[in-house]
Amino acid sequence: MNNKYIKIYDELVGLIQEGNLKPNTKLPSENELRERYQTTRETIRKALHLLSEHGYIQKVQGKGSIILDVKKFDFPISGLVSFKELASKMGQRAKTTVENLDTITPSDYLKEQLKLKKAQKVWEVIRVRDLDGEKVILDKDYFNKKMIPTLTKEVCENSIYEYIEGDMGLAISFAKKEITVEEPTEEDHKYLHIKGYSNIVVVKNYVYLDDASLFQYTESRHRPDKFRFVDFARRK
Amino acid sequence: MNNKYIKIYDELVGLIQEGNLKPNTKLPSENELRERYQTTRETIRKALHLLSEHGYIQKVQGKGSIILDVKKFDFPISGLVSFKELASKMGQRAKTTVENLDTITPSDYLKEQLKLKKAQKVWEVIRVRDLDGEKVILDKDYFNKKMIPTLTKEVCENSIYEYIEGDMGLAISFAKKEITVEEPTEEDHKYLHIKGYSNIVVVKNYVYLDDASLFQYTESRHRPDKFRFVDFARRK
DNA sequence: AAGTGGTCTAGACCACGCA
DNA sequence: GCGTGGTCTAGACCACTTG
Repeated sequence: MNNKYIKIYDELVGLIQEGNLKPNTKLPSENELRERYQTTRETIRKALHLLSEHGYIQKVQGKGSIILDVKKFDFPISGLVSFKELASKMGQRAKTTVENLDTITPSDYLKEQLKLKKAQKVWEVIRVRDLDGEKVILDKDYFNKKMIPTLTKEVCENSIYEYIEGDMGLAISFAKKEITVEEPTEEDHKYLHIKGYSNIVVVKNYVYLDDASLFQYTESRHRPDKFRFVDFARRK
Repeated sequence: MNNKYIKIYDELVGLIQEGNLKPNTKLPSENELRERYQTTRETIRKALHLLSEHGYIQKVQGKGSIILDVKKFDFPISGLVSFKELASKMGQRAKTTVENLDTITPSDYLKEQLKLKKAQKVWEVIRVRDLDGEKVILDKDYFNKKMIPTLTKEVCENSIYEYIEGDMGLAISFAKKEITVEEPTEEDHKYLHIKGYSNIVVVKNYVYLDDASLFQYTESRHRPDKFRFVDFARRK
């Protein structure tokens, strides 16, 4: 990025994460930062606004910007993170298997979820996530074939997001997420090590691109003992 | 509020919610809005930034700001919403019972959660949430007594947040939330209608004030069939 | 009174989408 | 080429905290 405020944000995040700026101390004042980065206060404030939104600092009028204690979460499904990004934080303990990759004629339910009009085909990707040798997450992804013409097993084993954002140049922008708890289906039993659990945590994700077009519906089904969701929220 | 950009934000939200601005159409351009509200573009942009953060619009460079389809969620535990605010959306179907209200000497676990140093007393509030006549949520709240000297049953039956923000003038600012699934404890069985369910959804909340001080730890225990979490997230 | 963050103005230039 | 949103500047005044 060439954006000054992004650079300043990145640099400050780095300083916080490496402990050069410590939690419960204060950031340099906006005027000091303005001086240091040779820019204007509004630009500094854009960077600080990002820090605040992401939970790194709390701004207090008249006092300054307090650095928060962000213990980096070990398993955040929060926000928009792909399993690949997650897995890299977990080292060699995570693995992905592609169980199915096909174009299908969508059911009525899927048509509604993906807001499809006509008889458009969709990609169905079924993947199982392996944690410490146990199959604990079942991911079912559906894409409009119009938007993603080709998809290979290799891409699905790696990261679909990487393919879409990197290779195809599309920009994933926001998502609506819903978490509920359901009873395991036959499919869950087929693909997962359910053990004795009588519930499955279902995370439904509606993913949108930059231009506000819906392009993916995902159902992520987690064995309850391996499910954890962490979130940071500001009061509106 | 006297802030121009908040007023503009509120007005635009109103227009969207009342359907005067329709989903999948575009907002007037920033220049048009600047003209209409007799202000500068940066101020308009602050208002639009808020709309974007809250999921009302999607900005697309070169095109405009697309209004998103915000079907108002029927049961959002998302963000920071108190049960009282929720209940008002659900009409007469929701009820709260205060099962216990006391000051206690915190356990080691609680001391760690609330980051207490010495032998400070804490409030313990245990409440049961009733939905359609079934006891489905168990809320356990803990406050530092230093920060909240007095607390009454009436306040707890109504809304603790309202009391704290309205009557005491403290400002709740942000929270860290964690969702996991556990086995029901004896306490869950005691207070809730668990039926045959063998899991409980546990939402742990760490709530902070304006000045970045932690002042509340809450454990909200939901019967799985009545649990639903909806979230809107932007990619970072 | 001095220093902090919060808001607002008036203007500039750039990047992108579209006809 | 025009209109859109994205970034940045230079400066002003206000609200709040602290000594």
